Amino acid sequence: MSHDNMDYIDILRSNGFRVTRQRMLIMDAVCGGQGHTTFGEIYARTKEMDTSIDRSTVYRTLDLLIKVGLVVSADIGKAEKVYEISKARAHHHLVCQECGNVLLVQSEIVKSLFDDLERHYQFAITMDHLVIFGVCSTCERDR
Amino acid sequence: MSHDNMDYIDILRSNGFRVTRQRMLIMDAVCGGQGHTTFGEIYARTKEMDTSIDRSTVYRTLDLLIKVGLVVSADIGKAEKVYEISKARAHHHLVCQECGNVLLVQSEIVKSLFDDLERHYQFAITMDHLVIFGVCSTCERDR
DNA sequence: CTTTGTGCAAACACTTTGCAAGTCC
DNA sequence: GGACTTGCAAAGTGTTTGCACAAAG
Repeated sequence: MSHDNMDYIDILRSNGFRVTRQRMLIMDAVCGGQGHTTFGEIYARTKEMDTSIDRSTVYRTLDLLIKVGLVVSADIGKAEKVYEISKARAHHHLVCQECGNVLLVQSEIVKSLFDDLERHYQFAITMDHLVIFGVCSTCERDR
Repeated sequence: MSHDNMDYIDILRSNGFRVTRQRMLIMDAVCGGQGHTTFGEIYARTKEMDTSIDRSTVYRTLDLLIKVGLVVSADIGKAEKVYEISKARAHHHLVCQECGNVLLVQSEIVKSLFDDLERHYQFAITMDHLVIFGVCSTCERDR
Protein backbone atom coordinates (compact mmCIF):
# COMPACT_ATOMS: atom_id res chain seq x y z
CA MET A 1 0.00 0.00 0.00
CA SER A 2 1.55 3.24 -1.08
CA HIS A 3 -0.21 5.66 1.24
CA ASP A 4 0.44 6.19 4.87
CA ASN A 5 -2.50 4.84 6.81
CA MET A 6 -1.83 6.88 9.89
CA ASP A 7 -1.96 10.14 8.00
CA TYR A 8 -5.14 9.15 6.30
CA ILE A 9 -6.92 8.21 9.49
CA ASP A 10 -5.66 11.24 11.36
CA ILE A 11 -6.68 13.62 8.64
CA LEU A 12 -10.22 12.27 8.53
CA ARG A 13 -10.56 12.27 12.31
CA SER A 14 -9.15 15.73 12.77
CA ASN A 15 -11.69 17.03 10.27
CA GLY A 16 -14.47 15.46 12.29
CA PHE A 17 -15.17 12.57 9.92
CA ARG A 18 -15.41 8.95 10.88
CA VAL A 19 -13.14 6.21 9.68
CA THR A 20 -15.11 3.43 8.06
CA ARG A 21 -14.29 0.22 6.27
CA GLN A 22 -15.69 1.67 3.05
CA ARG A 23 -13.53 4.76 3.25
CA MET A 24 -10.44 2.64 3.80
CA LEU A 25 -11.25 0.48 0.81
CA ILE A 26 -11.94 3.44 -1.44
CA MET A 27 -8.73 5.13 -0.35
CA ASP A 28 -6.86 1.93 -1.14
CA ALA A 29 -8.57 1.73 -4.50
CA VAL A 30 -7.43 5.22 -5.42
CA CYS A 31 -3.89 4.27 -4.40
CA GLY A 32 -4.20 1.09 -6.42
CA GLY A 33 -3.95 2.84 -9.77
CA GLN A 34 -0.43 4.09 -10.27
CA GLY A 35 -1.20 7.72 -10.71
CA HIS A 36 -4.54 8.27 -12.40
CA THR A 37 -7.63 6.29 -11.66
CA THR A 38 -11.07 6.75 -13.11
CA PHE A 39 -14.25 6.46 -11.14
CA GLY A 40 -15.03 3.19 -12.89
CA GLU A 41 -11.71 1.68 -11.87
CA ILE A 42 -12.08 2.81 -8.29
CA TYR A 43 -15.58 1.42 -8.10
CA ALA A 44 -14.54 -1.89 -9.66
CA ARG A 45 -11.60 -2.25 -7.32
CA THR A 46 -13.70 -1.59 -4.22
CA LYS A 47 -16.30 -4.05 -5.49
CA GLU A 48 -13.62 -6.74 -5.68
CA MET A 49 -12.96 -6.26 -2.01
CA ASP A 50 -16.54 -5.77 -0.93
CA THR A 51 -19.37 -6.43 -3.34
CA SER A 52 -21.91 -4.60 -1.24
CA ILE A 53 -20.39 -1.14 -1.71
CA ASP A 54 -22.65 1.19 -3.64
CA ARG A 55 -21.75 3.68 -6.34
CA SER A 56 -23.17 6.53 -4.32
CA THR A 57 -20.87 5.71 -1.44
CA VAL A 58 -17.89 5.88 -3.75
CA TYR A 59 -19.02 9.23 -5.15
CA ARG A 60 -19.64 10.62 -1.67
CA THR A 61 -16.37 9.33 -0.33
CA LEU A 62 -14.34 10.71 -3.23
CA ASP A 63 -15.89 14.12 -2.66
CA LEU A 64 -15.00 13.83 0.98
CA LEU A 65 -11.42 12.78 0.31
CA ILE A 66 -11.05 15.69 -2.07
CA LYS A 67 -12.49 18.06 0.52
CA VAL A 68 -9.95 17.05 3.15
CA GLY A 69 -7.19 17.15 0.57
CA LEU A 70 -6.26 13.47 0.47
CA VAL A 71 -7.26 13.08 -3.16
CA VAL A 72 -7.21 15.41 -6.12
CA SER A 73 -9.16 15.13 -9.33
CA ALA A 74 -8.64 16.35 -12.87
CA ASP A 75 -10.79 16.55 -15.97
CA ILE A 76 -8.80 14.55 -18.44
CA GLY A 77 -10.93 14.99 -21.53
CA LYS A 78 -14.49 14.19 -22.38
CA ALA A 79 -14.66 10.85 -20.63
CA GLU A 80 -14.35 10.33 -16.92
CA LYS A 81 -12.52 12.46 -14.42
CA VAL A 82 -9.37 10.98 -12.97
CA TYR A 83 -8.57 10.82 -9.30
CA GLU A 84 -5.27 10.41 -7.54
CA ILE A 85 -3.68 10.61 -4.15
CA SER A 86 -2.51 14.12 -3.53
CA LYS A 87 1.25 14.27 -3.30
CA ALA A 88 3.57 16.99 -2.19
CA ARG A 89 4.97 17.16 -5.68
CA ALA A 90 2.62 18.77 -8.17
CA HIS A 91 2.68 17.51 -11.73
CA HIS A 92 0.77 17.82 -14.96
CA HIS A 93 -0.42 15.62 -17.77
CA LEU A 94 0.13 15.37 -21.49
CA VAL A 95 -2.65 13.25 -22.95
CA CYS A 96 -2.30 11.73 -26.40
CA GLN A 97 -5.51 12.03 -28.39
CA GLU A 98 -4.63 9.07 -30.59
CA CYS A 99 -3.61 6.36 -28.15
CA GLY A 100 -4.78 7.82 -24.87
CA ASN A 101 -1.39 7.54 -23.23
CA VAL A 102 -0.57 9.97 -20.50
CA LEU A 103 2.86 11.52 -19.98
CA LEU A 104 3.77 13.13 -16.70
CA VAL A 105 5.21 16.61 -16.68
CA GLN A 106 7.15 17.74 -13.67
CA SER A 107 5.92 20.92 -12.17
CA GLU A 108 9.02 23.07 -12.73
CA ILE A 109 8.46 23.52 -16.44
CA VAL A 110 4.93 24.72 -15.88
CA LYS A 111 5.76 26.71 -12.80
CA SER A 112 7.27 29.63 -14.69
CA LEU A 113 4.18 29.90 -16.86
CA PHE A 114 1.98 29.99 -13.80
CA ASP A 115 4.17 32.65 -12.24
CA ASP A 116 3.95 34.74 -15.40
CA LEU A 117 0.19 34.41 -15.50
CA GLU A 118 -0.21 35.25 -11.83
CA ARG A 119 1.89 38.37 -12.21
CA HIS A 120 0.41 39.45 -15.49
CA TYR A 121 -3.26 38.89 -14.71
CA GLN A 122 -3.26 39.13 -10.91
CA PHE A 123 -4.80 35.73 -10.81
CA ALA A 124 -3.97 33.14 -8.14
CA ILE A 125 -3.74 29.76 -9.80
CA THR A 126 -5.07 26.99 -7.60
CA MET A 127 -4.87 24.26 -10.14
CA ASP A 128 -2.61 21.36 -9.35
CA HIS A 129 -3.23 19.44 -12.52
CA LEU A 130 -2.94 20.83 -15.96
CA VAL A 131 -4.13 18.57 -18.72
CA ILE A 132 -2.74 19.24 -22.17
CA PHE A 133 -3.87 17.36 -25.25
CA GLY A 134 -1.82 16.51 -28.25
CA VAL A 135 -0.22 13.68 -30.14
CA CYS A 136 2.68 11.66 -28.76
CA SER A 137 5.77 10.91 -30.79
CA THR A 138 4.79 7.31 -31.49
CA CYS A 139 1.41 8.23 -32.91
CA GLU A 140 2.87 11.18 -34.78
CA ARG A 141 5.19 8.81 -36.59
CA ASP A 142 2.33 6.54 -37.69
CA ARG A 143 0.33 9.29 -39.28
CA MET B 1 -22.66 38.85 -37.59
CA SER B 2 -19.03 38.24 -36.91
CA HIS B 3 -18.40 35.25 -39.08
CA ASP B 4 -17.98 35.15 -42.78
CA ASN B 5 -20.95 33.39 -44.30
CA MET B 6 -19.21 32.49 -47.50
CA ASP B 7 -16.45 30.65 -45.71
CA TYR B 8 -18.92 28.80 -43.60
CA ILE B 9 -21.00 27.61 -46.51
CA ASP B 10 -17.98 26.72 -48.62
CA ILE B 11 -16.37 24.74 -45.84
CA LEU B 12 -19.49 22.69 -45.26
CA ARG B 13 -20.03 22.06 -48.95
CA SER B 14 -16.45 21.15 -49.67
CA ASN B 15 -16.61 18.58 -46.92
CA GLY B 16 -19.70 17.07 -48.53
CA PHE B 17 -22.22 18.40 -46.02
CA ARG B 18 -25.39 20.21 -46.83
CA VAL B 19 -26.19 23.75 -45.86
CA THR B 20 -29.42 23.97 -43.94
CA ARG B 21 -31.36 26.68 -42.18
CA GLN B 22 -30.71 24.97 -38.84
CA ARG B 23 -26.97 24.87 -39.39
CA MET B 24 -26.97 28.56 -40.27
CA LEU B 25 -28.90 29.43 -37.14
CA ILE B 26 -26.69 27.33 -34.90
CA MET B 27 -23.57 28.84 -36.42
CA ASP B 28 -25.03 32.29 -35.78
CA ALA B 29 -25.84 31.30 -32.22
CA VAL B 30 -22.26 30.28 -31.55
CA CYS B 31 -21.11 33.61 -32.97
CA GLY B 32 -23.67 35.38 -30.84
CA GLY B 33 -21.79 34.84 -27.60
CA GLN B 34 -18.73 37.01 -27.58
CA GLY B 35 -16.17 34.30 -27.13
CA HIS B 36 -17.49 31.44 -25.05
CA THR B 37 -20.94 29.99 -25.38
CA THR B 38 -22.38 27.06 -23.52
CA PHE B 39 -24.63 24.48 -25.08
CA GLY B 40 -27.57 25.91 -23.17
CA GLU B 41 -26.98 29.38 -24.52
CA ILE B 42 -26.62 28.13 -28.05
CA TYR B 43 -29.78 26.10 -27.78
CA ALA B 44 -31.73 29.01 -26.27
CA ARG B 45 -30.54 31.39 -28.95
CA THR B 46 -31.50 29.07 -31.78
CA LYS B 47 -34.88 28.52 -30.13
CA GLU B 48 -35.49 32.26 -30.20
CA MET B 49 -35.07 32.22 -33.93
CA ASP B 50 -36.85 28.95 -34.59
CA THR B 51 -38.80 27.25 -31.83
CA SER B 52 -38.97 23.95 -33.64
CA ILE B 53 -35.26 23.18 -33.46
CA ASP B 54 -34.48 20.19 -31.32
CA ARG B 55 -31.68 19.65 -28.82
CA SER B 56 -30.39 16.68 -30.73
CA THR B 57 -29.99 18.77 -33.85
CA VAL B 58 -27.91 21.28 -31.93
CA TYR B 59 -25.71 18.53 -30.51
CA ARG B 60 -25.29 16.92 -33.89
CA THR B 61 -24.58 20.20 -35.60
CA LEU B 62 -22.00 21.29 -33.04
CA ASP B 63 -20.18 18.01 -33.50
CA LEU B 64 -20.26 18.58 -37.22
CA LEU B 65 -18.99 22.14 -36.96
CA ILE B 66 -16.17 20.95 -34.74
CA LYS B 67 -15.32 18.20 -37.19
CA VAL B 68 -14.94 20.62 -40.09
CA GLY B 69 -13.03 23.03 -37.88
CA LEU B 70 -15.47 25.93 -37.81
CA VAL B 71 -16.02 25.67 -34.08
CA VAL B 72 -13.81 24.61 -31.20
CA SER B 73 -14.84 23.46 -27.76
CA ALA B 74 -13.23 23.47 -24.34
CA ASP B 75 -14.02 21.85 -21.03
CA ILE B 76 -14.30 24.82 -18.74
CA GLY B 77 -14.89 23.03 -15.46
CA LYS B 78 -17.49 20.61 -14.25
CA ALA B 79 -20.54 22.18 -15.82
CA GLU B 80 -21.07 22.59 -19.52
CA LYS B 81 -18.49 22.67 -22.24
CA VAL B 82 -18.01 25.98 -24.01
CA TYR B 83 -18.02 26.44 -27.74
CA GLU B 84 -16.66 29.19 -29.88
CA ILE B 85 -15.88 30.10 -33.44
CA SER B 86 -12.38 29.00 -34.31
CA LYS B 87 -10.25 32.02 -34.95
CA ALA B 88 -6.79 32.44 -36.34
CA ARG B 89 -5.66 33.79 -33.02
CA ALA B 90 -5.35 31.12 -30.35
CA HIS B 91 -6.00 32.09 -26.78
CA HIS B 92 -6.51 30.53 -23.38
CA HIS B 93 -8.73 30.94 -20.35
CA LEU B 94 -8.25 31.74 -16.71
CA VAL B 95 -11.40 30.72 -14.87
CA CYS B 96 -12.14 32.06 -11.39
CA GLN B 97 -13.48 29.34 -9.12
CA GLU B 98 -15.21 31.85 -6.88
CA CYS B 99 -17.11 34.09 -9.27
CA GLY B 100 -16.87 32.12 -12.48
CA ASN B 101 -15.40 34.99 -14.43
CA VAL B 102 -13.19 34.14 -17.35
CA LEU B 103 -10.07 36.07 -18.28
CA LEU B 104 -8.54 35.75 -21.73
CA VAL B 105 -4.86 34.98 -22.04
CA GLN B 106 -3.16 35.78 -25.30
CA SER B 107 -1.36 32.88 -26.80
CA GLU B 108 2.18 34.27 -26.67
CA ILE B 109 2.61 33.74 -22.95
CA VAL B 110 1.59 30.12 -23.22
CA LYS B 111 3.40 29.55 -26.47
CA SER B 112 6.82 29.23 -24.89
CA LEU B 113 5.54 26.63 -22.43
CA PHE B 114 4.08 24.61 -25.27
CA ASP B 115 7.36 24.87 -27.18
CA ASP B 116 9.27 23.67 -24.13
CA LEU B 117 6.92 20.75 -23.66
CA GLU B 118 7.04 19.77 -27.30
CA ARG B 119 10.82 19.77 -27.30
CA HIS B 120 11.19 18.10 -23.94
CA TYR B 121 8.62 15.35 -24.35
CA GLN B 122 8.44 15.03 -28.14
CA PHE B 123 4.76 15.65 -27.90
CA ALA B 124 2.84 17.66 -30.49
CA ILE B 125 0.34 19.83 -28.68
CA THR B 126 -2.90 20.18 -30.60
CA MET B 127 -4.78 22.00 -27.93
CA ASP B 128 -5.98 25.45 -28.78
CA HIS B 129 -7.63 26.18 -25.47
CA LEU B 130 -5.99 25.82 -22.16
CA VAL B 131 -8.27 26.25 -19.18
CA ILE B 132 -6.59 27.22 -15.94
CA PHE B 133 -8.46 27.50 -12.66
CA GLY B 134 -7.72 29.84 -9.83
CA VAL B 135 -8.98 32.87 -7.98
CA CYS B 136 -9.18 36.32 -9.53
CA SER B 137 -7.87 39.40 -7.79
CA THR B 138 -11.33 40.67 -6.83
CA CYS B 139 -12.32 37.44 -5.11
CA GLU B 140 -8.89 37.07 -3.54
CA ARG B 141 -9.40 40.44 -1.88
CA ASP B 142 -12.76 39.44 -0.40
CA ARG B 143 -11.45 36.31 1.26
C1' DC C 1 -35.48 11.36 -56.95
C1' DT C 2 -31.70 10.05 -54.04
C1' DT C 3 -29.23 11.10 -50.15
C1' DT C 4 -28.68 13.73 -46.20
C1' DG C 5 -30.62 16.11 -42.26
C1' DT C 6 -34.33 16.91 -38.83
C1' DG C 7 -37.80 16.37 -35.07
C1' DC C 8 -39.55 13.39 -31.93
C1' DA C 9 -39.35 10.20 -28.39
C1' DA C 10 -36.99 7.02 -26.08
C1' DA C 11 -32.75 5.30 -24.28
C1' DC C 12 -28.30 6.12 -22.08
C1' DA C 13 -24.56 7.14 -18.95
C1' DC C 14 -23.15 9.43 -15.14
C1' DT C 15 -24.13 11.64 -10.84
C1' DT C 16 -26.98 13.26 -6.97
C1' DT C 17 -30.50 12.85 -3.34
C1' DG C 18 -33.97 11.24 0.38
C1' DC C 19 -34.53 8.05 3.60
C1' DA C 20 -34.51 4.02 6.75
C1' DA C 21 -31.31 0.90 8.62
C1' DG C 22 -26.62 0.19 10.11
C1' DT C 23 -22.04 1.77 12.26
C1' DC C 24 -18.74 4.29 14.58
C1' DC C 25 -17.16 6.59 18.71
C1' DG D 1 -27.16 6.37 22.75
C1' DG D 2 -26.58 9.79 19.34
C1' DA D 3 -24.57 11.47 15.33
C1' DC D 4 -22.55 10.14 11.25
C1' DT D 5 -22.54 6.71 7.14
C1' DT D 6 -24.27 3.49 4.15
C1' DG D 7 -27.17 0.93 0.73
C1' DC D 8 -31.02 1.21 -1.85
C1' DA D 9 -34.02 3.11 -5.02
C1' DA D 10 -35.43 6.84 -7.42
C1' DA D 11 -34.80 11.12 -9.66
C1' DG D 12 -31.83 14.52 -12.13
C1' DT D 13 -28.79 16.09 -15.78
C1' DG D 14 -26.59 16.10 -20.01
C1' DT D 15 -26.05 13.55 -24.24
C1' DT D 16 -26.94 9.99 -27.83
C1' DT D 17 -29.70 7.10 -30.95
C1' DG D 18 -33.41 4.91 -34.04
C1' DC D 19 -36.63 6.00 -37.10
C1' DA D 20 -40.10 8.11 -40.22
C1' DC D 21 -40.76 12.34 -42.49
C1' DA D 22 -38.80 16.59 -44.67
C1' DA D 23 -35.50 19.09 -47.29
C1' DA D 24 -31.21 19.81 -50.10
C1' DG D 25 -28.73 19.03 -54.20
